[in-house]
Amino acid sequence: MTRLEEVALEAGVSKSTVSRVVNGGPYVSARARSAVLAAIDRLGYRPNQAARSLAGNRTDCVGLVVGDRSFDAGLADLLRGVDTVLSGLGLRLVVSTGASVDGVDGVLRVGGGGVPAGVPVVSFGHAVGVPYVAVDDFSGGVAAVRHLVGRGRRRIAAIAGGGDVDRLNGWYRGMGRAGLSADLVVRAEADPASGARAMSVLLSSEPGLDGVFVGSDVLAYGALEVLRTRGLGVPSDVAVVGFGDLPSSSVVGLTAVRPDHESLGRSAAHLMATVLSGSPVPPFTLVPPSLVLRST
Amino acid sequence: MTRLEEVALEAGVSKSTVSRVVNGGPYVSARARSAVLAAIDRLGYRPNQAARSLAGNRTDCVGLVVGDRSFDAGLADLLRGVDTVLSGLGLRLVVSTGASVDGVDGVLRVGGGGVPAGVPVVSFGHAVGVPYVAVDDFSGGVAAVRHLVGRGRRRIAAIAGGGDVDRLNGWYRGMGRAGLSADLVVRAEADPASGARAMSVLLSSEPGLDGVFVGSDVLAYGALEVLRTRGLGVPSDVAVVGFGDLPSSSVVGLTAVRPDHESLGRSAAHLMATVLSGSPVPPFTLVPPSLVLRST
DNA sequence: CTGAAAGCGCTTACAG
DNA sequence: CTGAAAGCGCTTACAG
Repeated sequence: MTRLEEVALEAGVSKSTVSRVVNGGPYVSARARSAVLAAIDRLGYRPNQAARSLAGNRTDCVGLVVGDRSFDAGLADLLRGVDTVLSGLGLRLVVSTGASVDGVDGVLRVGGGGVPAGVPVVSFGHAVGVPYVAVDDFSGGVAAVRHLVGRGRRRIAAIAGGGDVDRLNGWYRGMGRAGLSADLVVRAEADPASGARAMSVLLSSEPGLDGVFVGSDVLAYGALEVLRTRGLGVPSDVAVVGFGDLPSSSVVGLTAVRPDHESLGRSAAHLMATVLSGSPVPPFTLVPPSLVLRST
Repeated sequence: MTRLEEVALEAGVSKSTVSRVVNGGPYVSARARSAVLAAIDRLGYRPNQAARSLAGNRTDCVGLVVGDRSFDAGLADLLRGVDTVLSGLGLRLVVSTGASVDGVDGVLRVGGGGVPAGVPVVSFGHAVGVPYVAVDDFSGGVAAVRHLVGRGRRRIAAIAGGGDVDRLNGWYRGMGRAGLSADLVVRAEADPASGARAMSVLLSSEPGLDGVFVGSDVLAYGALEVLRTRGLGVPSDVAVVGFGDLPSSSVVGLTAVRPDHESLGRSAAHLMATVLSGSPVPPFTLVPPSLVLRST
């Protein structure tokens, strides 16, 4: 464990100077800087994080509080995104699945959960009062329509659950842009059975249907079931695009709009870094999802 | 931010004494202890972690290095398990998705990846040279057979991929215990198509088959497909049990042996705590999986 | 641009 | 069982 003092000795400068170059501070001559850098390299010096925190009155730690299970499926990727940018900034990621974390400079909140007063917060998913990052549902809906239209579909319907308003709005926009009539819309609950019912309704009202955008993957499972039962080819007769891309969707072969969790993580970390630097931050950042082409 | 010194003043004792009670040290009179505890409570004192680390030459942080994607699907639960026991011990969880972490007292390694020299390591999944926690594949295989036998099955086959040896051995044991002949075994690769081929082979060699234990969920998907295609009822004609319990399995309705990731996390954290305390540790801990009953 | 010095909030021998 | 004192390895005004 080499200490800063030994680096100073080796470089022939004072501890203050070493500290300045380590922290990228100003007011260091090129000569001093290179001597220090060389010494650090020679000695394999790594600053003691605890001493640094104590003296500097900051922790260089960012907490991630996993308040609920809303991001469980993508948590690994989310962590990768967060850690990638945080570690690049010299910050460490402390995760807690409890109510909170203390001893951190800021907290990233996944889902609900309280946070310590006094530290900045950035949320994953829509939140009020704090900056947040979320999936750009609207552009996902637009992208889904663009895809279907690109496949030659014209009579495109939408099935949307209660929480899928932005996705549905994206669908409307996409339909409008393509000059198609956006009259085939059915609302649904959040389970496959409800998706199946919606699909049946659509099929009876418009037998000429050739494409469907479904607001969530689970609804899409039900819709697919109905299509197959009725002997309709997917995607030959009716092309289907889901939204969410559950792991199960790859087994089912569902083409879907997929939230990019790693990107969400990166965005949140960047937002946090901006907050910590004292710069003004946008109230939210929307991350465009990608489209995963599979067999439907 | 109340400091230890203020607690000492409030309690009418020295800093040393406060430190002793905070750290649960010996040699403190009951009188002093309660005075200190009361003062801490009154002042809302929380020890400064950085100062503590610096003075005590320990970090009270355990790192979790996510080296590869092998536990991605269960990572959220794994984190919950780890954090639950760690936070109960006053330890913080620092996660890194890079090659390593430094400035921690020990590291939990998920999959491959290097670790800093000099700190104790505990691995998730079989590892050599370091203590590890892993799913008890063998007992999972036994449990699968027990389940099938309990459902009245007698001609029970096994489909196993290359890495499923312990699971397969569990199956042998289970069959032996039930007094059934363990002659229906087909080896497979790691994709649904291979599972389908294996199922076809089994069906032609033993039309009286009434149960199958499949070493992994993906293989089971292929097997189910074949069963359905041939018009065999599942589970009426042939009951199927998978292993792994991918999220997709709940959609498919697959009955399966499921690794308990939260439990794995808890076990790993306990192992680490034991290592850190300097006590001798077992070379590994096997965590029994559970059986998720669904529709196959 | 540089260095001496104080201080961050704890823990830990040591002496009592 | 208790307290005074030194020290952990940095950062940060301050004076130059």
